[in-house]
Amino acid sequence: MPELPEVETIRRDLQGFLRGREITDVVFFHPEVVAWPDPGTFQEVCRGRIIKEVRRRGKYLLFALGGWQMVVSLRMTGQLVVCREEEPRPPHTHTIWYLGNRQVLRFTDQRRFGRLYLTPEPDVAVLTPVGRLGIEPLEEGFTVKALATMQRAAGPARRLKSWLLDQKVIAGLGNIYTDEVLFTAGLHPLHRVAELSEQEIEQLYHSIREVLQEAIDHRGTSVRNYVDASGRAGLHQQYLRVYSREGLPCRRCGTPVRRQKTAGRSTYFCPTCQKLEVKR
DNA sequence: CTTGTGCCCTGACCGC
DNA sequence: TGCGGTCAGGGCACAA
Repeated sequence: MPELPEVETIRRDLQGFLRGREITDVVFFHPEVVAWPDPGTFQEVCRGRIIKEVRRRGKYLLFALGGWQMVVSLRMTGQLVVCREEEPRPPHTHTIWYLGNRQVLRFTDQRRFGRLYLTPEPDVAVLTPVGRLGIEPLEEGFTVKALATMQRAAGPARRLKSWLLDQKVIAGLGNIYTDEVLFTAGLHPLHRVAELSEQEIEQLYHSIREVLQEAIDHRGTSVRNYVDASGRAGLHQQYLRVYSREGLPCRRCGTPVRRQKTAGRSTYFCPTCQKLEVKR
C-alpha cells in the first residue's frame, strides 16, 4: 500500500514517538511475518534495546537498535500505529512492541504480505531487500545528470512505467505515484526509456521531485487502507491528478482519463496530455 | 534483458 | 442476502 510519501510520513511520526524509547518486549500473533531470523531470536534481541533512530530507505522502515537494525516492509496493507496498550486491538494485529509507560507499537496487516527483519547492522544489505534498492529520489545524489546516467543503463525495450516502478532503479515509487509523475511530466507510460530526449528526462526528474514532495506535504494518499503512525488518513487523495480517476475529466484538458494494464498494474493516464508520439 | 503471469492473503464492491 | 468474479499503494519466482 504505502509508497515513499506514506512511508516517510510514518517515519517522521515514529521518529517523534519512538526515538530514545526502550522496547521492553515483543509479541507475535502471526509469527510468519518474521522473515529473519526466527521469532524467538527476534524477541530476544529486541528486549531491552533502545530505538536510536527511525530511518527510511525506499518503501522500507529501518529502526536503529544499537548494533542491530529492524526492517519493516509494509507491502500493500501494513500499518504501524503507536497507541496506548488498552486501546482495543484491531483485527489482523500481528506484532506488538511494548514501550513501557503503557504505550505500544502495533503492526497490523490485513493481507499479511508485510515482513519484519532484524539483522546486525552491517548485514542489512545482504539479509534484507534493502541492499538491492536503487537511488533515493529525494536525496542530493538524485540529479538530472544521475537520471540521465540511469537512462543509459536501461535496455532498449524498457518502458517508462515499468522502469519507474522498478525499485532497483529508483526506490520508493509505486503504482499511484508513477502515474502521477507520468501525467505531470506529460509522458506516456509506454514511452521507451531509451528514446526520451534530454528535455524529457529533465521534465521527468522535476516531476518525480514535485509529486513526491507534494504528497509528503499532504501526509500521504489514503485511497484505501493507509494511515499514519497515529492511525489517521492522509490528505493527498483529493489532489490526485489521474490515479483512480478513470472516466473523469483530465484536470488539464478535460479528456476522460483512461485506465489500462501496463507492467501488470492498472495505469491511469490522459490520452491527450500523454501521447506516445514524439512531441515537437 | 524484458514483460507477463501467478502467487502470497483478506475484504470491498459490483452485477446477477 | 447470497454468490461469484474482479480488484487492491508490493514484490518475488518463474516462463516465454
